[in-house]
Amino acid sequence: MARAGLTAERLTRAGAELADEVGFDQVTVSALARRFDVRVASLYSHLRNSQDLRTRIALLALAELADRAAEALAGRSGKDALIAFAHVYRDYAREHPGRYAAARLRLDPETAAASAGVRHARMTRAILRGYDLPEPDETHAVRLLGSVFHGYVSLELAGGFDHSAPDPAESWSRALDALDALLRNWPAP
Amino acid sequence: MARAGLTAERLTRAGAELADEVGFDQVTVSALARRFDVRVASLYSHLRNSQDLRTRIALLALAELADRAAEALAGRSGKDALIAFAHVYRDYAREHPGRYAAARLRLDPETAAASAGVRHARMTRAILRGYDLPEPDETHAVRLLGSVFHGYVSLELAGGFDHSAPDPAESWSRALDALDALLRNWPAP
DNA sequence: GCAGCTACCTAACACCTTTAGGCAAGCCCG
DNA sequence: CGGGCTTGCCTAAAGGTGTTAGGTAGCTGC
Repeated sequence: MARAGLTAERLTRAGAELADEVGFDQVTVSALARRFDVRVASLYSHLRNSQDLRTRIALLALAELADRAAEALAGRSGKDALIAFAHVYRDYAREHPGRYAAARLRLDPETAAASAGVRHARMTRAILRGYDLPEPDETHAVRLLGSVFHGYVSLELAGGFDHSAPDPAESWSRALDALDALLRNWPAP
Repeated sequence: MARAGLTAERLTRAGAELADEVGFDQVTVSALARRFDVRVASLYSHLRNSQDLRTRIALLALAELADRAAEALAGRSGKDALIAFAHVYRDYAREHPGRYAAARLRLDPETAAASAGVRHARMTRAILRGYDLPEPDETHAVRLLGSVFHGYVSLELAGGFDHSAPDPAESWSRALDALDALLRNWPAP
């Protein structure tokens, strides 16, 4: 009986691939076991339970996304940074819809605090520093940016823009122009 | 053996309540049967399957939300209309998180076309008419508004703003001010 | 008051999750 | 090089959900 060489890491990566192929909520311990040609119970030496699997995939996705974003931000500022950052989100979600859905999983506070989510927050603030907003407006703007990014990507992925012209890529680009203009002329309370 | 008086409507309404209590993805045919103190199989005379149940809840939520929005829009225009519309979304999502999640369910094209989703789209366009954008900018703006509304509400509901000041209600209000300012000074391509 | 419809039932099967306990593969040491 | 130990993967079993097939009893209408 040859050993399959399972580890939590390999399972997590395979789970992420599975998520991209069939959707995050179709990721199941059983499907993962099938993929490794192994009995279901065998995975429970490496994963506490199926929620644990989902959390690991979420953390993987958050980290990948933060890595890409950090790379895109390097050497950029102002509108350049804003647009590069935004494209990372949209491109990642389109390339890896399952992982992107995983990244939206609600994590318990300690897990979230230890996740790459905090890097995302820091990067968003870094971009806004180029626009020179006073606190607490910067926080309001952080939330607005996060909303637009997540909202747009999630509506597009859900097929919300499917049967209407124009190309979603164009609306995306115009939305980013608009956000840039808005941040440069941020209205007083 | 007394009859329970099941109908698709009653099941859908109870399913919506269940969704608000335990989360939309915990809505299960079994849980619904327990709630009516009836065997699971009995529901299959009224619902095709569990996907059918979820779809019905989604359609109910979309209709309720559209009704509320229509009421809020009556007699308003411009920034007033924008703000009233936005508050309907956020309030509904906070009152009925399960229903709101249901409203985000991906529907097949025919179902979507027959749903209250088209009323939402028409109302969004009606609000924008107050800002006098040329096509295709109006479409870009429709998508941006939808993204902000859905994105903000969904981040807030997911707990994204939980452990940071200031009050999410204030950021929401400032985001709407910002959107209004943006629409009044919509940047040329 | 009976016939028929149909609302709800039992039974059965398939699939997913999770735990308990067993066997043997492969490493570690003498 | 061989025996012991760890542990990776197994079988077995129990509980939950989804779904279908076919039966029985309550309500409706004549």
